[in-house]
Amino acid sequence: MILRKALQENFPIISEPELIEEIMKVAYIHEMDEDDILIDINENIKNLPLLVEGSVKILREDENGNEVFLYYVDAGNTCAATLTCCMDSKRSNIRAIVEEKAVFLTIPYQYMDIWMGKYKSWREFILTTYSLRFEELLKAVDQLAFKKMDQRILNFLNEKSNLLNSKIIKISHQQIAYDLNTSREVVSRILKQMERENLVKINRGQLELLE
DNA sequence: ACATTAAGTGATT
DNA sequence: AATCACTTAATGT
Repeated sequence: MILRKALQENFPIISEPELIEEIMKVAYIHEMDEDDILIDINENIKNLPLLVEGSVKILREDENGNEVFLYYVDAGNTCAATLTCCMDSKRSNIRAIVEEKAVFLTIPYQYMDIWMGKYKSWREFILTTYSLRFEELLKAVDQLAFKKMDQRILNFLNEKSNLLNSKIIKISHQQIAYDLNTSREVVSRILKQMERENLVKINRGQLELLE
């Protein structure tokens, strides 16, 4: 089936045939469009999503509704923050917004625990995901704590460019400001400066990264 | 042509 | 680096 193929191609680490059979039995396939909210803050997590296509933006929010971008999750991955919640069916502490039209498998949370004991490759998958996402998180912390806004913007654009496989990024200054939790004017000024340094080309609602 | 939305800018804190 | 107030430019209807 298509489902089985998607799983094997994107999650080769999950290798045990019996485990794959079990996943086939209990997983559902879902599809979401750009800007759809896959997981919201405080949402009760009852399923673990495994991304097989597209990408998702993970962000954190403070009590005033200020958002900060944390990292992207793309095909073949899942979000560690969600994993944590799934393990004992807690509420989500992050928000996940679809960046590029996403297709994913969802696995009911009850199986997380059972499979941990039963399948070696599942255990490996979970542990690898944890360490991978932890690294991502550290990178995000470094950015927030130690980098100036111009570097944060440049970094943000580079990550996005990598993810989309394109030097052209369709985004408004305002949206960047939301993601980095700063003001639109600051973004505009920094981008203008970057344009003078020939790092980017600015067009309305769109940026092009230059070499 | 007009309204709407994105981007640029100077002044102030 | 943030906020305000205002201008200018691009785009949609």
